[in-house]
Amino acid sequence: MNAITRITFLDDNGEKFFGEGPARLLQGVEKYGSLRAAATSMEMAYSKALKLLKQAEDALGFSLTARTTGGKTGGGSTLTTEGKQWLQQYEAYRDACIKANQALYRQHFPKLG
Amino acid sequence: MNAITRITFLDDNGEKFFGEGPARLLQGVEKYGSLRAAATSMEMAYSKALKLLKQAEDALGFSLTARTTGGKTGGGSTLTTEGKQWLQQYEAYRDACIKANQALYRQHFPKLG
DNA sequence: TATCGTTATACTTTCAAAACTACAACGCGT
DNA sequence: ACGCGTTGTAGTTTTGAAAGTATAACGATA
Repeated sequence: MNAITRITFLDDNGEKFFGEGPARLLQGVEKYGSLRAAATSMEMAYSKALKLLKQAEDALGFSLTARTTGGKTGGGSTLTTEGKQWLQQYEAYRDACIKANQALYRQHFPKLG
Repeated sequence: MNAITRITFLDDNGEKFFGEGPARLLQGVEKYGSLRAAATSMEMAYSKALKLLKQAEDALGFSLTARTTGGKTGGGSTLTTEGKQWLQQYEAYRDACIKANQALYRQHFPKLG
């Protein structure tokens, strides 16, 4: 038995707009240079991926990705500078929470793992 | 904007078996002395409530509730001693995590709320 | 023994999120 | 001008979790 922590960001209306799914998506964009490839790699529908991204960008008020169409490669997507910063901030905060909560777990459930 | 923390307990097969839903259910049983009333009060189908409870009890290896049928009141459900203890442990751990993560939030996102 | 409201079981229905599909627009290179 | 593979949009279909339904068993009480 063990316990896991999930971090979710809410906008001012209490709507979820960022969490592990969008974060993985951004990591994929960084890796593949393509939103479609990022979505496919995590078995997410492209239409959902785009929706998530738009919601997140809408809530944050700035662009996480720069998406272009056309060109010899057909186009692609990259993280903006702000997108990279946001992703790093999220990962750092998430990791800090997970680490803190694991320590608390050992305190509250000493006899278990 | 703000961030929330959700704590979920997993069994040895990685299956979720306890979180905020089951916890509220136990609180309801404590309050109403009835699983059905507890489920209804949180707009959860009784069939789901019973399923959640069984899964949790199965994963933990002990009974959280004592459920009886018959009698003048038709029966009812109460928390076992172990059930009360588990609920208290869960709540204490959850609250500690939330508090710690809020502190971390202020550190990682100082310019926001 | 009849009543009551619960627990318990098994099944059907509902619903919303997610996947899927189809197609237009884009723009660089050939 | 045409092909390519992407982004973007709009719609349909799938799917699985949750709700809902029906019914049996229970047992103290009147």
